[in-house]
Amino acid sequence: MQLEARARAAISQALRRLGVDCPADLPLERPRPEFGDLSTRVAFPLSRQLGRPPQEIASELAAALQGHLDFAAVKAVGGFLNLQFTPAALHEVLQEILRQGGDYGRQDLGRGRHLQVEFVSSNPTGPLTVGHGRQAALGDVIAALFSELGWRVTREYYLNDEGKQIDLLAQSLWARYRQALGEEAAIPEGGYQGDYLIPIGEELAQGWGDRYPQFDEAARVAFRKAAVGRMMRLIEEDLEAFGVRFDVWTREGDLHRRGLVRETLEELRRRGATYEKEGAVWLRSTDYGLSRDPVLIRSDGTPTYLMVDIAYHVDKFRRGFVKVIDVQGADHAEEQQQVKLALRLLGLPEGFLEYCVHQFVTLKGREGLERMSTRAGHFIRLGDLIRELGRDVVRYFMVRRKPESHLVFDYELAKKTSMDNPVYYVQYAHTRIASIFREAGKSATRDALGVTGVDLSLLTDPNELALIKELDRFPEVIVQASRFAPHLLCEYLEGIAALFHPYYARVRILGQGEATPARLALLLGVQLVLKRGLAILGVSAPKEM
RNA sequence: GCGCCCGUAGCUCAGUCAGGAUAGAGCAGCGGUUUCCUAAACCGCAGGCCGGAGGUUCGAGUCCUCCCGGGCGCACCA
Repeated sequence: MQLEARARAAISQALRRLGVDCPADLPLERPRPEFGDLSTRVAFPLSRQLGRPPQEIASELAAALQGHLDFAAVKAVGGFLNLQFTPAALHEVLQEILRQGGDYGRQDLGRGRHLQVEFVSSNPTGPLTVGHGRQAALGDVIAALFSELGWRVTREYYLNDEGKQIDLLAQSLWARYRQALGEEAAIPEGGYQGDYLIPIGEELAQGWGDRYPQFDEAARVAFRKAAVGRMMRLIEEDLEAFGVRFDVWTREGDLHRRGLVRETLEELRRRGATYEKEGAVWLRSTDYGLSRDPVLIRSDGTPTYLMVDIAYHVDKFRRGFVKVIDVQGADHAEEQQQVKLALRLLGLPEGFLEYCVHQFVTLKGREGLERMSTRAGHFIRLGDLIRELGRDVVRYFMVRRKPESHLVFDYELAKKTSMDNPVYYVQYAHTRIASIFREAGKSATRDALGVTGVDLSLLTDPNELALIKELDRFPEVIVQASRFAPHLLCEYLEGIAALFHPYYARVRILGQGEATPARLALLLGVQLVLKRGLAILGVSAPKEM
């Protein structure tokens, strides 16, 4: 980022000499190393504007930049302008990174505005599965990225504790309870078959005895309450193990009690967005290009999930969030269209709600590969996976692919503790640096002393300079990753580690006289970025392993 | 049938939003080196009609159209 700023300043000055204003979006990219550190193709658009060939313009720019203190080489090749920075410029960049220390990477794009990330929001009908794990990791990391960018972030879980699915769950649990009492009770059709209800049924049988011989109204109420309570405890345990914390839990029941659903429906009606047919209330979605009109209010007068969801988002807006991000699975695509449309018709600002949609997870190399279904009881619990592989590995693997791609979770690779495993590859880099600093501290001398006032000009190794250039990208990577692309942060950290490990193997740090403090300063910068990056991912940065 | 997403090296994937210079990485494969401040290495080689066909452009993995293949959805479930 510092490098881009320097290049932009220099190029803009050179452009002025040619009598051209610097475009606001001056194209700058990091080309293949043999072309230099930064490259601009600004001569191509200018060629049209000035009616001259790109190469001619690029050459003139290069001439204007000759002798600039920041650049060791300025070349015009085929219309591209390639810049190579001097080591001195890079040393200044490192100096500034070290000055910023723990704040490096933090930016104020959010300006303290309120943002909400809603994720997981799994119905309390069973434990979290591997699929929820992807969502939990994604939501948590996106939240962390946005707080890094200066937003005030609320992590929220929407708890759907009403409705037919909960009734089915209650009845399924009741069946397990009767079974525990020695009866032949069947799980209801479409009910929850999973083993996880068995121990709970047994426990209830012990506590309640024969109090609920029939699944009547009293039983329904009691078993709903028991089931939701127990399921939430399971979910909370797994979230805790995964290191995910929510600031706010919103229950569907609360929205009803506050009259929000009625109110939102009225507003939609008033704006002519609804109509009645067959005793139900429908949203006029097809008028706006969607493929079907969904029901908002059933003919029995109860609101559908969609209706409640719309009301919920209106509530989010009233609560003062400037932006709301919902992390959801690809199976909710249609619902998302409908909610967005409804919010538009209600006059909420465009772009208030954004969905981070992710595809599903398949687990490769472990028992239980088949398609997961909570209802059928075929699934792998997130908690089990965390216990087997550790929180760090599971979190990292879950965000390592872009959300819209199907994720194949490679269990064999995840199990490895060698550096083949990308998580360890990154963590070991941090650990190795920590160990060097430990050693430096032991050997007394001035090696371990502070890095301010260190002569960085002794950093001349290509690997050292490459590391600095890479460290410079960190703030920009955070911005890119925040656009629902946390995998870019993983890729970046792996890149840093891939520069560091060979360097470490080849170049000795301690006991190298004047070079030692300079190298320690560089390692401090590398460690800083690794630590901050891992922290955003919610992955530990161990000092020893 | 309609809608959304995906199709890049043997495998898992970056790169597609903002079109640019010989398409990148990891794993697996092959060949070397090393055990040092260190947690379990380092270096190199090989591997690709970027699903297919058209089009736009000086230039397409990237944009447009069509087709093929895979996933998901198309409920008065959530």
